[in-house]
Amino acid sequence: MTTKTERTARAHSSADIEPAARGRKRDHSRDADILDAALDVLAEVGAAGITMDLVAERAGAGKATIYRRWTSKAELVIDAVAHIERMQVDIEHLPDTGTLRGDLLALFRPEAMEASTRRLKIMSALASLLSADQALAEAGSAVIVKPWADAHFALMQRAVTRGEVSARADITTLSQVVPSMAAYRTLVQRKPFTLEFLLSMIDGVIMPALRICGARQPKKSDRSQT
Amino acid sequence: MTTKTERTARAHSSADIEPAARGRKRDHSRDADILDAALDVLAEVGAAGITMDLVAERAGAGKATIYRRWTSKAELVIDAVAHIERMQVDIEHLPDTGTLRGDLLALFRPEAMEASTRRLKIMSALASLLSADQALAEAGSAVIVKPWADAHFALMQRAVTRGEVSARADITTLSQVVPSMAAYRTLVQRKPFTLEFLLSMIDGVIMPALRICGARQPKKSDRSQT
Amino acid sequence: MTTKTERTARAHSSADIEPAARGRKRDHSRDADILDAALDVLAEVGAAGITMDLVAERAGAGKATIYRRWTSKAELVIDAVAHIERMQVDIEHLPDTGTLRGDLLALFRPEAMEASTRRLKIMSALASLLSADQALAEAGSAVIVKPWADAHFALMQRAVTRGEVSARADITTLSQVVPSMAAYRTLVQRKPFTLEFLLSMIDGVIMPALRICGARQPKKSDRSQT
Amino acid sequence: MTTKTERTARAHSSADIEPAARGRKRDHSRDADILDAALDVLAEVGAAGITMDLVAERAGAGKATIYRRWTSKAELVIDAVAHIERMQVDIEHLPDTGTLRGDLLALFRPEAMEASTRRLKIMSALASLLSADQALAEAGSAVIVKPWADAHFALMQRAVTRGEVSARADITTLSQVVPSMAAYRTLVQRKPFTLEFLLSMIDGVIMPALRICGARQPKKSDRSQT
DNA sequence: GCCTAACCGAGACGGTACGTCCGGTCTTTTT
DNA sequence: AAAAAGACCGGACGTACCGTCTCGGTTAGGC
Repeated sequence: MTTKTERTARAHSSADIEPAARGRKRDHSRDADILDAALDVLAEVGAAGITMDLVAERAGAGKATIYRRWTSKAELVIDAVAHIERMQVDIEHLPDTGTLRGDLLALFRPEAMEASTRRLKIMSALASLLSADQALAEAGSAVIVKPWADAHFALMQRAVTRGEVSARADITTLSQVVPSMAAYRTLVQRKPFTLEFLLSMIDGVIMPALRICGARQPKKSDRSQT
Repeated sequence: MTTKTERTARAHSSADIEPAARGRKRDHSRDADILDAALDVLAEVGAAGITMDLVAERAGAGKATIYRRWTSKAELVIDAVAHIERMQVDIEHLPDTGTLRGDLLALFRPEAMEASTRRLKIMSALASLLSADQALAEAGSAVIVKPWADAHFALMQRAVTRGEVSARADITTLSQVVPSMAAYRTLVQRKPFTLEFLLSMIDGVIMPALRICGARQPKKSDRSQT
Repeated sequence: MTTKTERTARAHSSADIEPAARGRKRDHSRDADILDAALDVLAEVGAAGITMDLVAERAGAGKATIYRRWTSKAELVIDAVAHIERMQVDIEHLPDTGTLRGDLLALFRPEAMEASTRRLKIMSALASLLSADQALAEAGSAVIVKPWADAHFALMQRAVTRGEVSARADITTLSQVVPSMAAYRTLVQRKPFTLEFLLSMIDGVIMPALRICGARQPKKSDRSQT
Repeated sequence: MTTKTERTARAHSSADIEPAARGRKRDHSRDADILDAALDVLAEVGAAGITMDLVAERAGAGKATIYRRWTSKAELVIDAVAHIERMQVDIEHLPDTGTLRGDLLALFRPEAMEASTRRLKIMSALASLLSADQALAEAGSAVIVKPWADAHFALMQRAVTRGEVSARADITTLSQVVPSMAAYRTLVQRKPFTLEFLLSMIDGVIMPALRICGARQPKKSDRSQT
């Protein structure tokens, strides 16, 4: 997800020469201000209550300035969520605990993932806006799920390389299971994403499917939440 | 999800006696007309475009008539979607092909599930409304996912009973994987739910996790039934 | 100036039969509330400051309700002004002092005409809105000038009848002089309409033009204001 | 009405010395371009539609350049109208036909006054802007009415001098009648200022009020000069 | 068979957010 | 330093839609 002008620029062939760009430059430092304001508002009034006027007021911006950069409220909110999502999975510095199970659990950072009201409210706002059109839906869910699925894939790939997992395992599909289920739980069901849920997914689905026998057997306590 | 009066009635203690219901009786044959109209409108204008006025006009009903039966647009849409969902999984007559894999595939009915624009539009409308409040989110996703997850659980239970699957498998968790992933794919990502997707889930995730070695890679013959 | 539906109704031939008017009836008692609110707002914030939101809030009405009755802010304001103008000249009960000069002066009611801030603000608002389109301009100025010019014409006609004024006088033109000049002074120049101004018009223009020799000669004091 | 700097300069005491004006000199040839552009736009989109952006674009100027010369849209429009009005009455070269009636008619130049759409649109724009504040209203109507009233006064004075008109006539008031009525007709009523209107004013009001018995009823020959 | 309460379709109502437009200011690059 | 271009803030515009209420009319019971 990107701003309007970035997308326009990309539509030009690389040989295009920008026509000297007269007039006052768009102040791209306002982008971050506006996105931050959007997240603040989202966290305060929730998905249903967010308003362009509120965002504009909070950002100290005019509505026209916002609409110059994003074509609709939906685009703005998706970009805003992408803005915080970016910080969550760092594909460059994946954990390395020696076992896949340890790696997958290490990816889970309770301080970021656990149900803070702010986070839940922000995420659930997405679902209500993604249905606006097909393109938004794809952009939005890519932003949410893709980086995490990539991380899972990388960890599984490494496990295959070191022989922990059979090369015949369908890690392409398996790497999407936890991120998708987590997104569904958070966006649609609006339940918190907890360690218990993660453990039941890893030990009940992922590890068995990869035929890694080190997986603990699920205990009652792990399943106490439906 | 039920109509307003049913829910209201249930809230009363069982000793409550309805006060003899004077006046004209509510015509419950209009319920179905209104739900059908809602689905039509959803399919035509999409989730973002649906309007109570449009539904009322399409149903040839007044808005008051609709609000007498459902308290909000969200409730109406959830009920409308439940209205078609109900036809999809028949918990009373589950397939019995002899193998779990066969059973799970038999549950998939291409004519109902495969990507029709109408179906996609209808489903994606849900996501946009569920975020309105917590109660709706639970009600809505229960309607979508629960019956299907129950069916999966029943089939897996049977496979355990007949010894096809280890009793140690976490079928509670596993029975939710396909329904949830399918819902996420349809509601949020707005991609069609296809046989390919189902096969990659069953053969890449479910069957391996259940340690059933009979899982095959998808072949042409699997798709001949489409 | 009339409401939207009245005008529409009038466009029908008299043989038209209204199609039974289904649905809730428009509550025409709200018309007066809204017009009063408009006048209040006009008097408080002035012509430049009037806002549909302010009027709606003051009237306790929704904006849609206002726009259902008047197509634009201009129409509303003109109607509002007409609403008070109507009270100013009562064509049925014209004064009868015995002389035309006395009658013309008697038409002037200081308590209504003299420059109250409220009145000036309200009147000057008209000018700023009349330029919106030709039809409004005619409607607006008709509302302001017509009733007054009609009264002048009737008084002059009576003076002709009783022989006070020559039948050859162009009373059609003369009857428009004072109302038009007064409107110009009030609307465009935004000066108060005073007794001094009226006297200089009657004694410097109207009475001489009618060749009535009873007119006082203008004195310096009458002309002290330019 | 004058430009900002002229007005500013005049506010200084006459001993003020301009501070040597460093840098590029303001190009005053742009003034006329901008005023012409304003008139063009007025004529094309009407009073309600005029926009500073439109004027700037039409003039090939930046908005800042305009605001450097006029403090507001109202001032610009008034100046623009004055720009054409200036050409209409030349107080230095008043007509001299030998009779007051002839002089007054000679002041009327059909090619400038008669109803062109352009002229009407331009004039009516004034009314919408004059109500902005008291100072503008005076400035605006002075520009429109003053020069014309002065010319009438001069012609009437001459008629008094040559004995055509009684010295007792209130020529101060009478000299304002036609200009004011014409302005009202053009600005507020938006009707064309025609020869017929002028003749009815002169022969129905002015000449009778001046007790000049030579006033004729309009004949064909009066219009042959059109 | 008549009364009356609750239903029905239609649509006006109060309120709120939308996305657009414009006035007047400020910034960037060019002349 | 002034010019053209155009982004910026603030705020009003007129539209659309939600959920409620009112209208005239219809459809059941209960009398």
